Amino acid sequence: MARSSNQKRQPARPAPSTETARAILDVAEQLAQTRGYNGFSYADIAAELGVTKASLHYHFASKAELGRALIVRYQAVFGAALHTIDKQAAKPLEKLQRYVRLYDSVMRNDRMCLCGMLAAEYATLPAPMQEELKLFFEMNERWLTAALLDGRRSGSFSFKESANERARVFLGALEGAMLIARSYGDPRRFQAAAKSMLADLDAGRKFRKAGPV
Amino acid sequence: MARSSNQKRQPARPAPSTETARAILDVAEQLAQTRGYNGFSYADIAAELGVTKASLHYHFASKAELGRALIVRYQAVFGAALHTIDKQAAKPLEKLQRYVRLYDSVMRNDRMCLCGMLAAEYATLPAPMQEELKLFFEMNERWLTAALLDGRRSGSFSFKESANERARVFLGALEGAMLIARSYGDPRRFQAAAKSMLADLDAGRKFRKAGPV
DNA sequence: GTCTATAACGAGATAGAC
DNA sequence: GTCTATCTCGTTATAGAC
Repeated sequence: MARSSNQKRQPARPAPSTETARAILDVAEQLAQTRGYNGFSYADIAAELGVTKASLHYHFASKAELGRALIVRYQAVFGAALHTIDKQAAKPLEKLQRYVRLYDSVMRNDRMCLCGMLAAEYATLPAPMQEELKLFFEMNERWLTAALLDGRRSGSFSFKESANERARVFLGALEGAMLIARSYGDPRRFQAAAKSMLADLDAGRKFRKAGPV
Repeated sequence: MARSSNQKRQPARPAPSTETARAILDVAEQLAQTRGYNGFSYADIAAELGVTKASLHYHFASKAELGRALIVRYQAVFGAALHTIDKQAAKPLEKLQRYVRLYDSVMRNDRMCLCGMLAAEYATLPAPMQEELKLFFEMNERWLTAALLDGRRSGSFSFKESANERARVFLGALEGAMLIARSYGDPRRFQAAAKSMLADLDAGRKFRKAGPV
């Protein structure tokens, strides 16, 4: 949508990112997030888009390539969202709340985090997908670590482990909560878990055990 | 091993649980825990056991049936372990520590919790497996809820949500930590996360912020 | 209870016409 | 860029001999 404004002519080469490629990725992403990488096929995508399997191979020669593109795009979108949070949110608590909301909106679409899903299938994934997957988690860890450090420095968060360890716990807890909530088709399970994880960070929690009495 | 002591004769019927069936389940379980339900086939099991695919079908007519048997047995074994903990451990903290150790031993075998794995594939599972899966989580939730209530009553645990909500957070955090730790082939990631979750329950944490100074 | 053989289907992938 | 047609392989599952 952005990017195709100035050079309408000369598509020249198949190129990485056409309109059709985007549509394919959209469908594949939805399938991967609900059924897993091993749970969908080119036939599923083709049926949804009303094209043939062969034409999908024009855009993504192999399923491994498609899978890799899926993670790369997902990480880019997620990374942009984190950047937006950094620009718009000042307070660490607000940052984490908005971070949680990213996951929550995924859940509300009856999906699982793409990378949480793929993590389960890790052993069966092509090597390039495995590598991209780890990069996604590392990006999340880095961002969370920074937000947690910020919060502890400013006195709003309290935790005993290193910020990096806490970031891992936090990320894992969100992924696990999504995983299980999805089995019950109940996003509120995720929301409640996220709320608890945020509350555990609250540095002021010990001073207002039952509210201002 | 236990159970076959008194009636060596009259196998009579294919019966549910023969020695071979157990061997099949063992292999299938390992595969399901590492590759997922959609990530292994009868051919994999047959190759590992040195038999043919056809003979597997004698014991488990369909893969759905095998999958269901997998969860049923897993839950039975897990449930027995929880019962053992209840008998041997008095203190709530010790109970949870031993609960964590159950998961940790799974991780050390380079596996993921069977049911956490299947939860990711939930949408693609046959209905009977979906039902058994939920029963597994509910058993865990009930047991954790009881242990958490016990710990809060006796003053060793402190948390603000309901015990049931805390149980869900705890279970989800362990599953999520396993999920991600496995992508890094690093059980220590799980151990650190579990340690953090346990520490967050510690009612005495606010009184010894940096140890006895 | 295990085997051989095979059915029936779906997967990922390619060749080549349009 | 999309199509038809086809290939090859792996999948679950069954029939029937031993």
